[in-house]
Amino acid sequence: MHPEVTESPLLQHLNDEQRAAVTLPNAHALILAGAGSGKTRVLTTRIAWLLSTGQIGPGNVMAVTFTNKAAKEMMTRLAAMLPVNVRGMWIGTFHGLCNRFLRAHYKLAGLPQGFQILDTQDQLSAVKRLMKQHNVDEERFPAKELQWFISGAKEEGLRPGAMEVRTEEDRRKVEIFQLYEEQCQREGVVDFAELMLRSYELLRDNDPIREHYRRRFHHILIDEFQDTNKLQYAWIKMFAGPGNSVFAVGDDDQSIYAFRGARVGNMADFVREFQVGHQIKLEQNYRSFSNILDSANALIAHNKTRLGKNLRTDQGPGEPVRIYEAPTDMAEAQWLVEEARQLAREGIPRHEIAILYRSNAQSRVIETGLFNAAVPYRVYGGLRFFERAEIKHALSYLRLLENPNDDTSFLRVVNFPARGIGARSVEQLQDAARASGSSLHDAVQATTGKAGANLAAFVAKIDAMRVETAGLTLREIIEVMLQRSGLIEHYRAERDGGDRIDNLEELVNAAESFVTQEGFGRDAVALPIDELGGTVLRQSPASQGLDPSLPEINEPAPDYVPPDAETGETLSPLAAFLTHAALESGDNQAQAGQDAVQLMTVHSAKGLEFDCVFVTGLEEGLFPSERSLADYDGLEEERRLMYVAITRARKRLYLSYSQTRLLHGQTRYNVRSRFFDELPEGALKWLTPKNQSFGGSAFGFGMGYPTSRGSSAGTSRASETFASPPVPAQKAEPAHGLRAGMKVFHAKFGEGTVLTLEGSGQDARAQINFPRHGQKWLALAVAKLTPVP
DNA sequence: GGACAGAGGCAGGGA
DNA sequence: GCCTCTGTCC
Repeated sequence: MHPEVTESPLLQHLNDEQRAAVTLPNAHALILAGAGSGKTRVLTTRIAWLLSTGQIGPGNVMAVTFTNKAAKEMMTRLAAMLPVNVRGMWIGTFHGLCNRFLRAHYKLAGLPQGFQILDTQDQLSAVKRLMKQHNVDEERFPAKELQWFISGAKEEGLRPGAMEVRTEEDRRKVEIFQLYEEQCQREGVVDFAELMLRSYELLRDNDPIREHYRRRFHHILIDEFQDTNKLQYAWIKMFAGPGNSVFAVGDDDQSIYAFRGARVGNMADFVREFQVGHQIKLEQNYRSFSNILDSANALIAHNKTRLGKNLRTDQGPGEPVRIYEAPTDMAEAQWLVEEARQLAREGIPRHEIAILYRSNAQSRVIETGLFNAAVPYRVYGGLRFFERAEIKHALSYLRLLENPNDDTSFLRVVNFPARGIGARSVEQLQDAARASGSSLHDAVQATTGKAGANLAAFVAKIDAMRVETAGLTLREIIEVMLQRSGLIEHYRAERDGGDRIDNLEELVNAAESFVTQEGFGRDAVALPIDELGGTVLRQSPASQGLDPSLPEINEPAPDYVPPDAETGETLSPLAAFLTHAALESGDNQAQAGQDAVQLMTVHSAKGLEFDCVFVTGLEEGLFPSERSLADYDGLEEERRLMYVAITRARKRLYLSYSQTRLLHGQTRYNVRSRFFDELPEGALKWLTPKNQSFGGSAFGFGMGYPTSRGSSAGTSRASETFASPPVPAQKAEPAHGLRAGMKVFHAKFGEGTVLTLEGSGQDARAQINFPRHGQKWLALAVAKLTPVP
């Protein structure tokens, strides 16, 4: 390697591991990047280094992420390092890049140029509609399950014809899958999985196209490789021709999406199938103090299936990891609200305080606590902007302007706002459409009577709107649609319609910024970058060894679509905006700007970091979750999830759990999570006394906690004054006198340990672990159990 | 067509 | 306990 290369300013602030990864030779590589080890930095610097050393041009790189956020961050950082037109580069999400690819080759892919994308909601309603039409028993085949079946199959790369059919049930499911595909094709729509699968198939089956892209992308970089599914991995392989290199970055310890098809095994497969010669571990952590890091390391070491990695830091031990046991979930919430307020008083910005939980249902009690204490907070998750009902309605009208044959959209708004078209009329229309093989829109003319008149009026309204909006700007189109559709009027009449109207107006803004910021309609202009050793962005296809007959797609704006090679036809701004709305579901609700405590699930915290982190509800059955305990992989995934949670914290980490919790309307008695026993005692500080192993309060229920309100007169924080919860412990001793963690004797099963208690009175039952007979649920009114001292 | 009541179900979530 | 879906009644 040339000395001037290693002295590049790009490499100055990298450690040895990072520098080694960034400057790897042109060959396949796997980078095992631990949490907080500068993964994004390595990815972006790698691209910048390849460009600045003149090895390749911006058109020769493809970088793939899972989220829009990650893609944007990569582009922003890269733009800060080099004067390069990042928008023209192939940096994006799997689905975003597939969309771009299919728009460029829509004819070969068998799609209309303006194909629209079904989001999860649209897909579910499409499946439901199909099921109704074909009289599928919803009891036997729940629509959600079929949706899951279809997406799952596609993510395995399977079409209906390739599915294994063993039972009558299988046969029926595959049949519906087939019908669903035909329906999508007829309506010119694709779901998320279809974007991937169709791109993959085109690359697989069309040699010239595949070779074109293989010659084009010398370097393929993949972020979060541990989260790729089977189809995504196969898709990557299509691009990886001889002479190309795949640079996969991932962390097997942070694989938490197996439940939705991610195959962490892709990492090992990649190493084997690509004969990866370069594996680099990034183990230097720049985020957390060592007490936090040691806890994470100790925990994850309990997993058996790992590639092996140990994070280290140069920072000192920092503060101990604080652990708090609460008598109830309410008390837990009270405690952490108080603690968070204290942190804020000490000058920690509220947005640097995160409260994490395993499942969304847990947020309610915490929200109540924060609300009552008037602490500003922000909850992540929930409905995104483009998923809101009023926005979906508006988008449906817009889709109908673009494509009258979009039956999903037609059905969504045919009677919204209400215009006298009931279910009966719609059914008749659907029958007519099926009989004539036409879309609902086209079938309307065949209808008669009063219902027919109403339907005709609706169609006429849509068609008139299409005429009226022809030639208007995107903004004007949306404004006309909002008025003519009656949506605004409808929500104005509704009592709580104010927010919805605000959102509809926000839609106009979203469209406006889409047009201006995304630069739609303007060809992205390539910047010659002479500073980069004479690298020129735009090279003629022939000079790059590319097939000149194929569309030139070197520098598209993110949503720029190349015009049809023959007709010059291109996507309308409206169609482009609708695609954007489907691929980028937008922010979820939040009072942005307000400095607020952050509430989210552990899953959504992945990739984020905070000064102070609370991980709450650390109880057996909740975290690790009950459903994960059935299989070994499940528990390991829960442990990885816990690992992700711990490694979010920079300075201060709190872990809390509660002896009882209201879940599904029932009080559950919980044992503290087994994960506590996997943490290094030396890094911990128990704010409440540590009980005997496997949970159960050594002090008994409601004891051991001073019932006097921890006097807030003193300046000492609640947690530092030994165990003084802000509310009195609830007297919740159940009548049967059992507690989780207690040892009991059963006449048949012998001695066992109480794991979980549920219900009360006659319904009370306990889950008990008998060493000889395994775990059993026993009805306490029936089972004769005697406590063992 | 809209309001209301009762039943059933309930992880994690990006595109 | 809460939300969603469905069915019923006016």
